[in-house]
Amino acid sequence: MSLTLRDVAQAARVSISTASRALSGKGLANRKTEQRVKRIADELGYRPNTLARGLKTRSSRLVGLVLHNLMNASFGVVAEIVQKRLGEEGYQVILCVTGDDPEQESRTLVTLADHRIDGLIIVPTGKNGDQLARLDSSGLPIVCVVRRNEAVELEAVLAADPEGAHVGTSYLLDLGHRRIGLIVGREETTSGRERLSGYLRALRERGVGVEKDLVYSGAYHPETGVTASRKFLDMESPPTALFVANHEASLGVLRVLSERNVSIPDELSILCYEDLPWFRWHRPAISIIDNGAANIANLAVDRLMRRLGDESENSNHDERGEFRVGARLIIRESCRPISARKPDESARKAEIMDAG
Amino acid sequence: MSLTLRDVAQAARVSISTASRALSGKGLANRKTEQRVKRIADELGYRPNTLARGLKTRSSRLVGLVLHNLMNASFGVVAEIVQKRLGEEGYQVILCVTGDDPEQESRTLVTLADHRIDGLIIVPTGKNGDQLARLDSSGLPIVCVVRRNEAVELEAVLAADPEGAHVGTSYLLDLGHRRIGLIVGREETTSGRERLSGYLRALRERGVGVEKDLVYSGAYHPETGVTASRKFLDMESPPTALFVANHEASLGVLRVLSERNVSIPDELSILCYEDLPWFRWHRPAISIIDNGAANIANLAVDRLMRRLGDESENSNHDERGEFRVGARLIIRESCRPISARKPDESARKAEIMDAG
DNA sequence: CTGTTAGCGCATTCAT
DNA sequence: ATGAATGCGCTAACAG
Repeated sequence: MSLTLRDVAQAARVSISTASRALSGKGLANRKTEQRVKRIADELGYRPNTLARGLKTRSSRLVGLVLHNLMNASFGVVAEIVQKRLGEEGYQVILCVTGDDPEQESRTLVTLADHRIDGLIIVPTGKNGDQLARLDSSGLPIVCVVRRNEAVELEAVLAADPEGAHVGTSYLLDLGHRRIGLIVGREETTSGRERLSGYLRALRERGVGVEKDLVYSGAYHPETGVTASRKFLDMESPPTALFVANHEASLGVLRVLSERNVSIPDELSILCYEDLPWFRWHRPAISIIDNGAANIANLAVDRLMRRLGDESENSNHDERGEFRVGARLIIRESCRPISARKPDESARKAEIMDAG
Repeated sequence: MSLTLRDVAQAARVSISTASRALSGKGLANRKTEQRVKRIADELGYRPNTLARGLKTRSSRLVGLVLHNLMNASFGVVAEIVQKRLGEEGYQVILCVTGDDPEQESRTLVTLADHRIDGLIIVPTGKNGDQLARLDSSGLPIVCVVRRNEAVELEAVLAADPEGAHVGTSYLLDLGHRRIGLIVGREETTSGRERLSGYLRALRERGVGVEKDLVYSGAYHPETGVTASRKFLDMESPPTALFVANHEASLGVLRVLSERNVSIPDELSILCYEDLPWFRWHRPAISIIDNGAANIANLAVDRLMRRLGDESENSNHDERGEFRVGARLIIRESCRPISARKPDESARKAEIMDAG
């Protein structure tokens, strides 16, 4: 059994509450007493019981982080950053993976609430709006990242997806492509819809007609990429460029292209969404729209901490902001002008264009 | 404020303790009472306070999972599996990333202990043995995965690293390679040393002399791969095959090979360790030694749950087993017989470009 | 500045 | 089978 405040108090010959005050470090006790109690507590190796403290103070120092998966590099980045930064503030992160499944998300939210989390950062599936609303109105600080739950007005830190998709599509159009296949996320998700809208807007701006068959919307899963790219490749007149704006699908797409020996970018230009370490070392290196996952994570933590800190329940935090983190195009080697026969030397150098 | 057991009891017109017993579901209350209390609790949306319960029962239903990072696919796999399986058993997982830093590991262990975790699954850095020992003797069930802390006798679920490295090296030897560069983890880690020993044993078995210069041991980080592969490539007579038995280093190695336009497997055979989805779609597809991360995770959870379940403190779990999960060679396209290799090394060297 | 007292919400022992 | 009482370890309001 680990020792308790009582043990420390006895050893220091003070009452249990004096010990508590001394250790709180807020100068509620005599200078000398405080020092002595602290020293003794240290010598004894005393550690306060978080459960007991939480029961009393109604705060667990636990923050929930709910993500779809860890394979998606953006989520991995978010997880590491959130954990690191909140850790520095004395919070522990409970990481939960939902697989983008609303039911799993629902169960997760219940358990997190059971554990009396002090805050929540979540990539919402889009469902369970009522549940999130209830948590929100119970006073739990919530920050949505990457996606938003449209049923509730929650603080959200999102990528600039409409712009990102627009910049990406425009880039491909600039290269002369007119038949651009788009693989995008489920339409029920905000990021899915926004990326689609960016694509459509870019096309419209250039007066390029939209072909329904060139848009494939599916789950955030590699399988989606497999199905979609096969469908595109099997078309009478296949697209000359593929915009894979569904990150999880990228793997499936690259797999199919590899299997069918489609040469990139000679036969097909590929533009992906959200960076992955190995995209840079892939041959050819994959050009991408970077959604700024690290920035999203950092901003989300900022917003959450702003609300974690203060005790005043009625504080003016009802300005539930929606923040956008700029996306940018990172040009590598997987796209080429439609007319060009040979690789353009300049295309080999990575260029970066801001899309903010 | 969420409602408490007291509210449920009042609504059901029973005492608070009867309500507690009814909800425990262990038949400690009258059948009808139990049903009624349960129904009312459900209608009211009652959820027990985990903190209060934990304070009383000395169990938090929290399990700590301590990993180096999330980029390493093996760790990602472990994290998802552990979280999923323990979640099904009613445990929440607190995931902590240490970056393989002993100090961070130490702080992490303290906070986890503060939160009164019920169990711990950890990839130890190798240090902090005394701290782990203290947690262990305090009764906390601990399972080490992937690596072992040699200072303490803890239950461990490891990869069959000696065999894995042996199989991999033998494979390269079978292909005719004699100068095989090895990039491996820090020598202070068990997995690092074991892989090295497997490599050495294979060489010895074939009567191939060991060249110190062909072994590079470094931190689990891409940078290690960069440094090591540059060193190898710059040698008078470079190795004909590279065994990258330090997973994090793989990325760095492939980056350098890509930058220097070293053709795989024509100029250099590459064998990596621990799978990555992308290895399969890389051109050429990377052959690997699969360490069976999923099996490790599942077995670790099995072992942990065996100890989580039972209340008897003095149970016979002192048989701290060490388990090995079989490794296997997955042959893809990145290795080839040495005879088939183009011996045109000098022309290649003229093109070397430093990428800083 | 310090000690005494009273809960936080729950599980559990002791009566009934 | 149920109710009353106790305490897990801690913080905070109340006295002194």
